[in-house]
Amino acid sequence: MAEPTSSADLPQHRYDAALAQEIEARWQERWEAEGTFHAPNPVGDLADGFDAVADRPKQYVLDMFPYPSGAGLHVGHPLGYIGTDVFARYLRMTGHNVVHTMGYDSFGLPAEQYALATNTHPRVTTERNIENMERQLRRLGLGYDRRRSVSTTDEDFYRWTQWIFLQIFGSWFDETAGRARPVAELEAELDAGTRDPAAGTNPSGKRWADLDATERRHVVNGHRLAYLAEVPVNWCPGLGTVLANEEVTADGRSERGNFPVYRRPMKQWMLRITAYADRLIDDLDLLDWTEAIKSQQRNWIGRSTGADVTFSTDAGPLTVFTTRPDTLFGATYMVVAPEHPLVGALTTPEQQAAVDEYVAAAARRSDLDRQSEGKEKTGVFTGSLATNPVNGESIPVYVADYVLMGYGTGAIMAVPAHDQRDFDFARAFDLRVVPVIASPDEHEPLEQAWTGDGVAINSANAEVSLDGRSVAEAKATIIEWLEGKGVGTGRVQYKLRDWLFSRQRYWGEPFPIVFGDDGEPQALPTSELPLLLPPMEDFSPTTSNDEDSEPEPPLGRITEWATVDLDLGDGPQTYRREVNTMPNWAGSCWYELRYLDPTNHESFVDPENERYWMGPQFEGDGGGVDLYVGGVEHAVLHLLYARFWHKVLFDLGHVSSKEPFRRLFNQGMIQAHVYRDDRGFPVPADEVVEADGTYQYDGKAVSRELGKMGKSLKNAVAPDDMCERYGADTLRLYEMYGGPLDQSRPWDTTAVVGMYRVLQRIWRLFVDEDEGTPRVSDHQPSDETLRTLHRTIAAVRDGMESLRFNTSIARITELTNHLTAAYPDGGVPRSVAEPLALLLAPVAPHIAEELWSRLGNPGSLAYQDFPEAREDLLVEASVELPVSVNGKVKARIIVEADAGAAALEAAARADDKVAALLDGATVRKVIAVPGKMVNFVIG
RNA sequence: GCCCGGGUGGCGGAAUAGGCAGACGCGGAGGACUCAAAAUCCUUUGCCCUCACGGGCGUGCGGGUUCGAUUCCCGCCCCGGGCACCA
Repeated sequence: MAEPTSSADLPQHRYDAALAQEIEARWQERWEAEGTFHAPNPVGDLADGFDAVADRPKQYVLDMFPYPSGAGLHVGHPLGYIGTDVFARYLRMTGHNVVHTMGYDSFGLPAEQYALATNTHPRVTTERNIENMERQLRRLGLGYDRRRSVSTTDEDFYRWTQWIFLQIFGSWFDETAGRARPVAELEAELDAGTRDPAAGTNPSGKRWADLDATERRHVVNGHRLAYLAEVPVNWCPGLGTVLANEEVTADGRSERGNFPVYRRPMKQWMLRITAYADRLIDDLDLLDWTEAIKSQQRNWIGRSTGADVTFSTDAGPLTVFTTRPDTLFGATYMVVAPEHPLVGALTTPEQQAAVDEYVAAAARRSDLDRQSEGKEKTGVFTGSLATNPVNGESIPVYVADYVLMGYGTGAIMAVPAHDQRDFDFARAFDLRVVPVIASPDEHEPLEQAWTGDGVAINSANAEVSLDGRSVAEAKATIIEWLEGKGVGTGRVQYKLRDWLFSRQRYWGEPFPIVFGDDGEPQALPTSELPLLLPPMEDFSPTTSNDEDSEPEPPLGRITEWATVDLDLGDGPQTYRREVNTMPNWAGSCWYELRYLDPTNHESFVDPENERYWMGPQFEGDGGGVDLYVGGVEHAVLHLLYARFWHKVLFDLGHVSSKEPFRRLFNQGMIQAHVYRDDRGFPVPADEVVEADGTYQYDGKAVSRELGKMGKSLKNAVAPDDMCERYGADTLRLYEMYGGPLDQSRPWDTTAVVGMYRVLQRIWRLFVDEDEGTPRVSDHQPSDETLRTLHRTIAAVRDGMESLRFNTSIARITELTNHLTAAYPDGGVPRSVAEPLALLLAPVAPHIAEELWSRLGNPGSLAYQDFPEAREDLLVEASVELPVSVNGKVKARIIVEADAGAAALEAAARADDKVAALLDGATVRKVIAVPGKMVNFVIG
């Protein structure tokens, strides 16, 4: 493909790459100088000019902010950014007060790893990377309110991240109220004796009034939404840090870096996200998100409703969780996980050796191994029997690794007739299978478990009978009976675990927490915020490939920082600082709130500004950002965490919105061809040539597949290059033209020229290429041109509203082609040219501004009214309609647009071709739909 | 295995309260301009048969409903993504 050139024999005023770049740079400077995209707040530092827009509807349009990568942007990155910019520009032109900006998620592993790789301090690399990305984004003409831009590593930003953490630390979840409340209220209720410590928070078991100060602190700490706990965590020696469940892949490796992850008990900071499990599921109903993302969140939270049932054994009561209490009469054996605390007590002397060996073998194998060995059922009989509470039957208790300690109670009742896993195990160990749900499967013995619906059978004792009842009825009946007997209780179980929130890395927010002599964590006073991340020369984490290594937070190496003298109300003391840091998700949990009030020094956001931009808009609305665009990869990470933090802030009265992101839109990916040589290594994509349907690099054939775009695959295309070859407007147009925003599309550099030509044609309608003089006229447009214009306006608006910018661009192109043909010698009426420039403005803002100004309009068009279609021009006087015979189109007729059925039929019969076909045939039926078609059924 | 998406020309994609399939762009072919090329512009381009006129076939596959199905219903196939021994 040849480069566009601007050699001397070309028209002096053609819209070429050089001219495009000149126009773009000029308008970008002007937008910035004039503060074109500044959106006023109701109150505070950014309130200037609010009165003028106070009566407009507001819109908050947001992108998932990037982490400042050192690699720079490729053309895939800005797809979503361009999309939101187009939409935001359209909203401004349709009378909205629009807030739209961009920031940087600059703490965390990726930034730190880049710094380590380049042997530079992350502060330096982060700032350098941000600068480069800003430059690249600025060149695309994205209309941001730059006053609002924040980076999560700004001291003034993470000061408030720490403040919000203290809010979380300072609250507990009141189960009765179903919401978080300040810990001070908990203490007051404990003091007043109106509340007892929650289960598991008071190890001494003494009355609150009898506890000493340290014991009380321990009890209260056990209630907090942020708490320290010794629990099995994901230890990743390769990264030198622990990770959240959400950061570990299904095959037990770190999402970042692909290092092995080991389950190990460690004392770490946890956030009590499980308290919000129900609300995180139920409030999905408030959100305009795709079903795909909602179901991923539901799946991750994993709510299942069932019952705890207690079986008696010689080793004591054994409690199981089941979602099918209706099948209790079919329980023929039990299984406990190898890690279950009762394993030892249940094991009889004869079975001791076999059980020990099995448990030891299970312990040696990681979760990964257990899974990779497929679903072959293994296990060992403990020698003990348990008594089924519903029928008194004695059933054997096994140890087997298909039961996981981490879910439910780590023990199950096995109903092989109605659970496939239990069925498989029963087959392997020759255990009884007792059907208790009628199934259509008549095989005897059963071939597989029946897990479908049906009525209960064989399910009665002296006091209760489930027989004949449906699954749902039987569940309710048996739970009631179990509860009455005190051997079971209805319960809801979740897969979601609390969020492991501490990391043993340097580049993150320090915890505003200190420890006194009693070892209990205490909050740093908010007056001490921000607690700055101390500078370090050697900030590298302690990594290893030893599973048994210990986490060593880098901040612990700065002894002068790790202790501090404070007076927290008990007189001056020396305290030990928390030396872990927060995970990279912390900043992104609330950045959308800071954009709204970035310079506020009194609070993280003024409530009035939050209410205006994010508050509920109608009855039953949960509020939130009006449009949030980002990749689907954050379905259960950022999007779940941010919802959780937002709900805590809502409960504490800091925000008026229940949800942070009302509407979520997942943009697709830009894919690119990857070319590989015969060894499978990628070769530079831009040096591959196509010949006779095969692809060659350096004279040798290479394979081609569609994949991600990136440096490692040698197929990255930089937006800077496209701006130089065609200009930013062409790039924007091309990216938006590839298809609906939520769809992935392959990048094709050769196709970019199509949009370049469209812009050149539009330019030529306005400007004489040779002289640079205006070509528009003051003539009246023809009726046809006027109708074409208004049909275009209606269609462009439609595409904008539905985020299908590709259709808007297609219709603008159609209008352009029409005008080129209708006015071959120039003279497009100004009354058509002006709306055309405005229609173009959201997608190609620079050239649109330039044309608008060349039409003699002063100032930017950013707030001009978007053209409106005149209804009367959308209906045609006459229309061409198809006439079909037996469903096959045979002719076309032109009739009045409002012609009735009878007139249609008459016109169709009058057509020569139709008449010939109908001649001599029996017309059985005539369907004439006004405005649509006519069909003759003959035969 | 379960849950979400999605299958339309050589390519990206338009069009569905059921009514002219393939808008618009790329690519291909032909032409204008040029000494020549590039750039730009114009014409043409779903597939098959035919010199042509014209005809046949076409929205993953097989059925169904209907005057009429890319669109609605039933049953499959394929591709992409997520979850997965979660009791």
